[in-house]
Amino acid sequence: MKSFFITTAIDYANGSPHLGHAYEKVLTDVIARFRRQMGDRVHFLTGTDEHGQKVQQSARKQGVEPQQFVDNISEEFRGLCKRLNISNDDFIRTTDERHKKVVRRILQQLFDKGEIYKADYKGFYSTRQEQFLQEKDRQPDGAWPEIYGEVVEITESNYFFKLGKYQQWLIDYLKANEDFVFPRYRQKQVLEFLKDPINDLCISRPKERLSWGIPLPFDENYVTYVWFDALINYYSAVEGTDWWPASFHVIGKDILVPAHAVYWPIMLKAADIPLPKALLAHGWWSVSGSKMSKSTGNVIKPLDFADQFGVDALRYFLIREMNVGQDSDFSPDQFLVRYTSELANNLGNLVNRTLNMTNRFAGGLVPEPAELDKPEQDLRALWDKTRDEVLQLCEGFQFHLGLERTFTFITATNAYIELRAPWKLGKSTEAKDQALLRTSLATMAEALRCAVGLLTAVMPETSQKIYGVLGYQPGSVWSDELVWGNKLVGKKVAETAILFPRPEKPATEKK
RNA sequence: GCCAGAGUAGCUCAGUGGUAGAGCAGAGGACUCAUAAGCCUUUGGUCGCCGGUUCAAUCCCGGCCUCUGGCACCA
Repeated sequence: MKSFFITTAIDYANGSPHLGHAYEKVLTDVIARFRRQMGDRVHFLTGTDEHGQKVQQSARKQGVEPQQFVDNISEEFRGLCKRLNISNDDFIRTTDERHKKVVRRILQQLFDKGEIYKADYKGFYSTRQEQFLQEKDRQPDGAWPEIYGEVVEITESNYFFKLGKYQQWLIDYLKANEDFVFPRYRQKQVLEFLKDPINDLCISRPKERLSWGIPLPFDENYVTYVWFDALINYYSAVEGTDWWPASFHVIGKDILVPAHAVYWPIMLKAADIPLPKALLAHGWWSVSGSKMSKSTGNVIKPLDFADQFGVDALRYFLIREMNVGQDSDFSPDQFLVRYTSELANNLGNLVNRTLNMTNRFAGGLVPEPAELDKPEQDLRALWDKTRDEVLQLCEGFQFHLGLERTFTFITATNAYIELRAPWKLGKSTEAKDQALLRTSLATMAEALRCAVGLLTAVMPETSQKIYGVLGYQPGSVWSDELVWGNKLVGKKVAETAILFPRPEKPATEKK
């Protein structure tokens, strides 16, 4: 059995979850569910990144201890996962003892090997913002912006990790492993970045400046800063198991270069730990055409949509709309279009009319089909083709196309029903028509049951509901569910089911 | 500036060296099992601009314009 270990980036515990967080979780979840369905042994990790200056500052602002502060935020992110039906097997927090232990051990190991050294860093420091400033932070006239307050040039000793030493090795590695980063053009960007010499990485902060972090094992006057803390979560969570190396780190495109594609491989290489097999960098969501940002206030709260339309409608939209790797736009109007025309009208209505006809013309029991005629054979052939294509597309993370094909099949099922018009057959007493009626009812139910199998990873709750109203309990082997058969014959279906109710008012009018 | 991607129907996008396609929206129709849903038909495009190669280019080449993204830390 193939092992598949997949991770999301861990979220920084300094603010509430927004659409981007939700997307990354859902995308990774769909991949994880798909792999499980394909028979892989899957481990799915997510979590929160809880140290650092911003957390320390936010906690102080609220007048609480950092630990209490991150406890709250971390809880919020775990709530998001639960609400979105994320099937993660583990949730790591960088404040977990299991994590801190591994971070300190790796740091010590690299220090002993001479991969970490101490040096002076000289730069302009803002006491108000408690950070070093870059030349790019200056205004055109050379002055420092107001927000930084007093800026002084200071010298500070810190520890550095020898990144530069491994630059050529990484370039060679990426050239030899063209599929390290998905999509491919992103890997080119990494190589592009590596054309210029890279500096060694400052990995510490003096404790008096930043206390909320993991102390360096070889110098307790410092804590480790950002990357050695955050990135190692992927490894620390599974150390001692057989899950490492990870199959995929799913991340946002913003943290690909340099963090995940440069720092992380080099850190692992230096520590003699195998590299993850691949990185998957996804795009960003804009909102109604403009960049989502806290300052403009157009942050989408994903759970509002989940609350109003159901979790699966949100999951469906995120996966249907985004071509993995590229950017997409989220607008309430577009959401409503997909919700109404695809989920409610196309799928939801198919479910409901199938139940209604089965009740009206067959006493609520799915009948046995007679011999399959051309329309039935055509639909079944389309099913085989659809299934094969969709599986292929999902293997390549083309979930949006997979859903499109699946819905093409659903539309074809609706068209099949029109062709047979069971409501007309139901009025006839001739044996031939009655046989055709039974066949058409059985066919539409079976088509629906098959289609649901391809929707499960994206809409787990809806899939369960549809199976439920068909009186059906799927078996444990997913691929069997994708085979056209007579699995529903004799099943007692529900009276009615409104899976995706039409919204009363447009979402845009909702306050 | 450099690198990458993109400019095709009102909108979102697919596409091939040989008279342009889908979904949604719009229009018309037949039907009635159904969430005023579904089905059928249909309006609609100088395929960014200018040259070139070719019997023939939206698709190949050159140039230009525009947009988006990346270029050291917001998923």
